[in-house]
Amino acid sequence: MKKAEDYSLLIHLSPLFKGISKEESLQLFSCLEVRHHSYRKGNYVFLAGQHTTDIGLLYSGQLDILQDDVWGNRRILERVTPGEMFAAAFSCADIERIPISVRATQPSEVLLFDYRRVLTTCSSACQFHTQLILNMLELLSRKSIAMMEKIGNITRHSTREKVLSFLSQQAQLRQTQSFEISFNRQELAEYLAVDRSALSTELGRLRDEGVLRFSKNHFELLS
Amino acid sequence: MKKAEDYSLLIHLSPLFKGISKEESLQLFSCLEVRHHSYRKGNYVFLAGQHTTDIGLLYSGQLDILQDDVWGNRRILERVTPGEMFAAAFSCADIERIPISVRATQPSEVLLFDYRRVLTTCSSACQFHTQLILNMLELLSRKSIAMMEKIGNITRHSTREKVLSFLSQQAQLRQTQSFEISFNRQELAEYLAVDRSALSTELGRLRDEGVLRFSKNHFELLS
DNA sequence: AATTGTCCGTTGTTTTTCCAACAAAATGGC
DNA sequence: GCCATTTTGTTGGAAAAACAACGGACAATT
Repeated sequence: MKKAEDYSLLIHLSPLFKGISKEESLQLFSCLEVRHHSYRKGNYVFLAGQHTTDIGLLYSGQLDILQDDVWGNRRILERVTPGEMFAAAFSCADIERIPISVRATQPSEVLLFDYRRVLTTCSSACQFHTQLILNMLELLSRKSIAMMEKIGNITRHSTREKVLSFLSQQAQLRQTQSFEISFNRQELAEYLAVDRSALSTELGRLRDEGVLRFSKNHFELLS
Repeated sequence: MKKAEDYSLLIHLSPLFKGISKEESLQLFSCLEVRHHSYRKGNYVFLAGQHTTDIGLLYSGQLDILQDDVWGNRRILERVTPGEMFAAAFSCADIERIPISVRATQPSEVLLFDYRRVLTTCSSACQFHTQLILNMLELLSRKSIAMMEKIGNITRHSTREKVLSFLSQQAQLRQTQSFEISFNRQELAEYLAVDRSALSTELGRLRDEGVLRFSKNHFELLS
């Protein structure tokens, strides 16, 4: 088990600790009773069906949020990178059994703490508690908005509409018509819930029509 | 402008005030500086592009959360019914311009209050502030989870998979194989992003195969 | 009883997507 | 450089969905 002092990197990295100084966070760590866990590649942080009141914070490595349907198909809902919070929504919603699993895709170090410790102001009345709650609300809200935008992208009938919706959203997000996306073709196809080859075909068609230019992960929208 | 006393119905109705007594909520209302607004059918509570730090609470009537894309197509993201909170994610995420509009589909009465007043514990140090924050977190989280499940339903390739995914999710939610859904066919088709007639056809096919029974909004899954 | 409007199912045609297989291009060691 | 692997583009046939149009059932209204 590491000491709180060792997590100074995380404190700078994670938006969860925005506005909280290194000194304050030391107190915060003990106040929240943060626990440290290590996972090997393939091991599970949480299993679907279990109960938890914990919020997770990834220190190093990589995690996948997995959703299993009734027929046993598995889907990657989200990929967690260091500094990111995860599983907060399930704990805060106070549900009995979580509908997702969290698995380490790389050797990972994870911090866990009870969400009730976040919400109950501690006896020492640390001021940064309020800041932490504010940060948590902000992160949860941002995830919510991102999902909303994803729904906006995939709730379309044709591949063409989906890909154009996604690309114009990216352009608006980055305030430029020329940008890189973080997906490769296969991942983009999965994100938009279309066939990869159909996506390639449609991209080629849009290029031929002069709607856009692209090479690899770089895209450029032409008015 | 109504007085706080008049909102006792809302206080019972809305999960936002869970665990807060009528007496406490009177104090809370003034503490939050709650404002009351009325909207005619078709009028807007919020317009896409504007900035706000307000959280809304629908007292009576009905609101639609609308999303416009670059081509001017409009889509209903969500339908708000009395007692429900809305627009919280946008305020909490502290974004400059909200990506959605909120429109009254019926004559509606709405309460608005600044989210910063929720998060900053007031000078009178009312205890129910903590409860309110907890409730808000819970509601936001539940919406997040609902969206996650919607994404699970529509990120499928075939109409059959979409409708089965949706129905088995409903069954699991209500803990019974026999239940009513809140959508009519057209709305369900929009929710699943498929053609209405294709949906009807697929439902008929599933009925013929003995997978399920249905009439109007009542569905029954057969093992 | 007639009318209007809404919701739902059905059918046939057109269009699009999926699928499988392959080729070209890029990538990453060694 | 060279080979193995991954990623991307392309194509043709099979399958599925969208689309449009119609008719029946039902409820509310006159």
